[in-house]
Amino acid sequence: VINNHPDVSLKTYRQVKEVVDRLGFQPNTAARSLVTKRSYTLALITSDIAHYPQQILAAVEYNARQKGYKLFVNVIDTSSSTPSLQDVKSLFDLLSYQVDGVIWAPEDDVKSSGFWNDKLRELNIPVVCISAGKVDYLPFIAVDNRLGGFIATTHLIEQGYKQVGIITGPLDLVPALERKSGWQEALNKFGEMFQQNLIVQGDWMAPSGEAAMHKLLEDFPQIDAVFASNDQMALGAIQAIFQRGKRIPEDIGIVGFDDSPSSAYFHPPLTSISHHFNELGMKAVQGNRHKYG
Amino acid sequence: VINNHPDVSLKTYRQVKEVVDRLGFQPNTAARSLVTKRSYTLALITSDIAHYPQQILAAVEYNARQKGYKLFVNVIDTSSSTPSLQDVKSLFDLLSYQVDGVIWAPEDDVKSSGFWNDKLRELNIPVVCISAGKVDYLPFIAVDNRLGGFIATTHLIEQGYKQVGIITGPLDLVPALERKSGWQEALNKFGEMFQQNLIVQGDWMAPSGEAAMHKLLEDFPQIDAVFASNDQMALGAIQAIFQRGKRIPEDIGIVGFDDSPSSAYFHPPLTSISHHFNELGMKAVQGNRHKYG
DNA sequence: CTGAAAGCGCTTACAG
DNA sequence: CTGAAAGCGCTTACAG
Repeated sequence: VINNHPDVSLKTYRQVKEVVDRLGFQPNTAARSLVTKRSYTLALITSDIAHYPQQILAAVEYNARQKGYKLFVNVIDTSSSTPSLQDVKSLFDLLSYQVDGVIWAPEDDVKSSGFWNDKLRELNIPVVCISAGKVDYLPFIAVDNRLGGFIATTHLIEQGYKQVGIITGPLDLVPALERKSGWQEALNKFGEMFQQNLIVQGDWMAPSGEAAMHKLLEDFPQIDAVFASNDQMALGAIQAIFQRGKRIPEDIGIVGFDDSPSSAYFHPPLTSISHHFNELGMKAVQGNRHKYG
Repeated sequence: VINNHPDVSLKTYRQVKEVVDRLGFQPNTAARSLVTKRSYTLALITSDIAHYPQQILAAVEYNARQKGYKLFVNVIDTSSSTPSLQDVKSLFDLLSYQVDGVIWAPEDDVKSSGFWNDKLRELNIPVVCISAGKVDYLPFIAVDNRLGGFIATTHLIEQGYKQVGIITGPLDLVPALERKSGWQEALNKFGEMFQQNLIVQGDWMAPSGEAAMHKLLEDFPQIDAVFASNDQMALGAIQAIFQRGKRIPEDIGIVGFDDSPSSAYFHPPLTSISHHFNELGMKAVQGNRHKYG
């Protein structure tokens, strides 16, 4: 075979060829894992891949790969309170692959989380849960929403803003509450003069962010900054600010929160607090018991 | 064991328990696939999970699961023209799991695509490529960007807009070109009176969409609608439209294109053309030879 | 129709 | 240190 890829350096090509040749006798992992009792695979189980933060997925995949693990990705529906038979089958089916560990990454609105937590706990393989808060009886890695809210708010305060409001998520959800706590904590820490009542609740969606911002500006004309608890609501808030003829960041400062990598493309570019996803993925793969339930 | 999950119906609980019990003797897929020569796994290989359209990932996972396959997800770096040894190893390592099929989903800006296409072609397992256009010597499923552009533009024309411009992506990329072709096709089909030169190029990012929209509005004051070739640029364009005191959709109509599920949350809600992701995922899993290279 | 045996491709403990 | 043998947990073809 000749190197017919001019874009590939000869050195790399030779190395690659050597690997391929060496693996020409195609090892069979099934046979290997049959005797070693290890599969060198990890399973990422999540509840909705289309909405689950991509960065977490990417970080888990990256770290698994770095450690030499292959990654299964499997979705199970947790939105209904009754787990489906199909999902249970799907899970056990996956486990029959002798996966070496499970990374359990449910969304927050999980109704049947108790069921799945228990099921996963009964397995005799390592399980790590990536969550927004404390998880009972299961090792978990918590995305630190409180710290995020604290950092976001601190960022605004340090830029000199004096009246920092918040647009929260639905306050029956842990991440929304935690982000709000972080906001409050920052206000307390940096000055007692900050008003603590500049709060409007949203529902994570952009339109609610817009409505919330309008309300904040009406109820508290003195407001000069806002921490939007996620980027979508920040987007809506930006619209509201524009609609009222105010400028960013001269008149109103705004900080968003995580989730989408696209936030960097917002205009005006949105300062957004991001989680330490890579660290999170690394811990999940290592199965480190970061915090206990 | 008692059903201590009040949220789970007794019937479901019993069914689940039966499955668990039946699987109590824990089948071992490694042993099975050793003799059957099948692993009942599929591998999704992509170039950057954090930027790769989530819906495609979700659709592939969903359809794989429906067909009883487990899904490996593996990222390889294709952005550099020289494939890394690590990536080649990673790929062959994965194949040693005897995967039953590979779904090869590179991003458009792949520099070493030729290398990887060839490598994958040499394998004696089914490979399907999900791509933006034609792929040589490999079965592929093409996202129909041209049709998308056609539909988007038609949508605007049918709403009565008379001067439909376009903000394109980088025109050296196939998807950008195809979307533009679709736009042109629609203009031709629906009326010769449409101006064909209302074109400004962007770079997929929001700021370029904003700049492009400003330029369109300056160069062609008669413009009353625009097809933004992706949602990020549409976002930027919306900003520009607002900044000039124009209203959407009264003064200017706008349609975006695909990619993010978040586009529905834009404000004003962005009409956005989406791909038929589920169909795409299904075809990829079926290994259907939708089109040939 | 039932059940014991052979064998998939590896790893590992053990004999030489 | 080297090499043949045993065995991982299944499926399948074959003997009874």
